[in-house]
Amino acid sequence: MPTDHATKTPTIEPIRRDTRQRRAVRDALAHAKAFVSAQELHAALRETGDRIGLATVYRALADLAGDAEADVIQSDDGETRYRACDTDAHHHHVICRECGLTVEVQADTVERWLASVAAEHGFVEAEHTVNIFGMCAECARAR
Amino acid sequence: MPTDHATKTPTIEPIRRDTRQRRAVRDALAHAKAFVSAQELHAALRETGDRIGLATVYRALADLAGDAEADVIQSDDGETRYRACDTDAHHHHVICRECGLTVEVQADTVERWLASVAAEHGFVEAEHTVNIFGMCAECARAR
DNA sequence: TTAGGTGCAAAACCTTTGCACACAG
DNA sequence: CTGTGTGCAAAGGTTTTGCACCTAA
Repeated sequence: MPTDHATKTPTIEPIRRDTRQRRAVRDALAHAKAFVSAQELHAALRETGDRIGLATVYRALADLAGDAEADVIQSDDGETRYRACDTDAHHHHVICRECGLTVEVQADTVERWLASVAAEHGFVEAEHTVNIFGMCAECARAR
Repeated sequence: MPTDHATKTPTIEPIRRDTRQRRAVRDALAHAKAFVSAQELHAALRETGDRIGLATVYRALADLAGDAEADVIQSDDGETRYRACDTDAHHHHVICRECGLTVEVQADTVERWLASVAAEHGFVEAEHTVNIFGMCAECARAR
């Protein structure tokens, strides 16, 4: 039995309205193959002619993350970046430092190791973050 | 001069002066058992009567991190937190969500998995970050 | 002597919030 | 209708920077 993260859904799902802005953010995120920041997403939407406020983008992304519809990562330069989850299952990321290309990966072996390490040290309710950064094949070739 | 990242130690170690402030930051960090932010460290130093500027703390911590003398982590609330490395060897962390207690851990098995996953997807020059968050035995007991 | 370090305040950034108004349900 | 969502600008928080002065080497 793997560690339960949000095992029992609080049943009380927040009611979200289906607005044009919300759809735009969701779509833009779905089409991004890399982790993007709120500012970047906002700029991208504006370029396509979408009229949407920056605060709205922040709020929409925060909600998506809260609803587990998007993964979140803190970049080194202090930005919060989001990405639409490819899968609902627990997973990790391999991210290209150059272009941002991100691949989702999983491995029970590692999951078990992570859990056992936490237990060995007496830690309970353990969660974890695993991220692999490198240069993708294409960017490496372009060098 | 090859501009490679930090692959081969650049021999050209920056010359750092041994100042009172630098020592204070280094010491304070060494005595902290958890990851601390620049602001926290600054506040702590001031409380002990140390006269030191916030900007100086930021600069000192950035240098320590650059010299691989401190580990860095981005907290969820967007703060950059530092911790003196217990070991020079590559390692990961098990962090208590309550008190911040941090334990360094290593495991070749996982290292190999991380490397192979990156390779499988065609990524080169792969690095990674692994962090386990949980509640340490003591904090769990205190519940 | 002289280059790196320090302090302070200003500036730069990212993100959140208050509030009036718009609009989905 | 009602209450969530939106926009804008202001505010909040962290980190960086410009610049004159200090000081280790």
